[in-house]
Amino acid sequence: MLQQTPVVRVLPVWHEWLKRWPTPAALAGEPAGEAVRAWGRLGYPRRALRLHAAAAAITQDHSGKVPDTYPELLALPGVGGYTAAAVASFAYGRRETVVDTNIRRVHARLISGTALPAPALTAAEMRLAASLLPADDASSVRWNAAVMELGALVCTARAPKCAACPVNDLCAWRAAGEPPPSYVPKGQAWHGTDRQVRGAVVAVLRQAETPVPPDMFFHEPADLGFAPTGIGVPLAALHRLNSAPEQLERALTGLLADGLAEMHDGGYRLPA
DNA sequence: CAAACGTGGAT
DNA sequence: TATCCAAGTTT
Repeated sequence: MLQQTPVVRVLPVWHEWLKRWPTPAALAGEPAGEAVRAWGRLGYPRRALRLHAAAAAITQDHSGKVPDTYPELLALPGVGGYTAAAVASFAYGRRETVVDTNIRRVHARLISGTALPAPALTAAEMRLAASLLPADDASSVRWNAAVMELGALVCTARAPKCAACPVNDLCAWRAAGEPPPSYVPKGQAWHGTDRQVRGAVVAVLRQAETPVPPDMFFHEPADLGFAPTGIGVPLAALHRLNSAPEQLERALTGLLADGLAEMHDGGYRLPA
């Protein structure tokens, strides 16, 4: 849930999930579509699908217990290098090199003297992080948490609180006079994109109690006699985007291909 | 390896 | 109002 998503937005959903599904087996025992529904508006709903798949793998291959080693974690759906290291470190106290966006930024400034880390995680960054990690298990866990928190709370992306930084006298970026970034991060376009349409379609499927016929995506909800309540709300939002039919088509086929939707009785629904 | 993949609070 | 960007992963 925390992948690319602020922790304050995750917390309420996370609590609901743990109340409803206290164990991996409990989650795996329900359809994947329920996971997507309970995901709500956290974004990147494929993560819900993968979390459900990970729960199934943990149930089947690990006796229902989340594995405690990096390679086993890495093998789970939706778990990449960062998440595998974070779980092994923070949940199990293992010595693993955790590198998230916060840690990358701290290292870029404090050690490398640049305003921003590289656009994508590099091997050099991993080597640097590994070289900084304390040797014993307990210290390594504390180090991972400390550097991550420093980045999240003090050495922030937008307006770093250098005056409040406990290591500002060691900062290479500060010593260099806080040089500006060497590149401009390219922001992701949103309005009018396939992603926006896809998100609106998933919002419809999340609300729907029965399979949604293609017509409902391709025609005005008002023309189909839908009141502006229930599924009419996300449906109206989708149509307000005024997307081209082929764009809608791409979204629907993409969702089918990704397993976020399936066809049933001639309509689209979340995987049941 | 670049590109795709959501969402909403903050600035 | 527009842009930024957040505990990344997969193809």
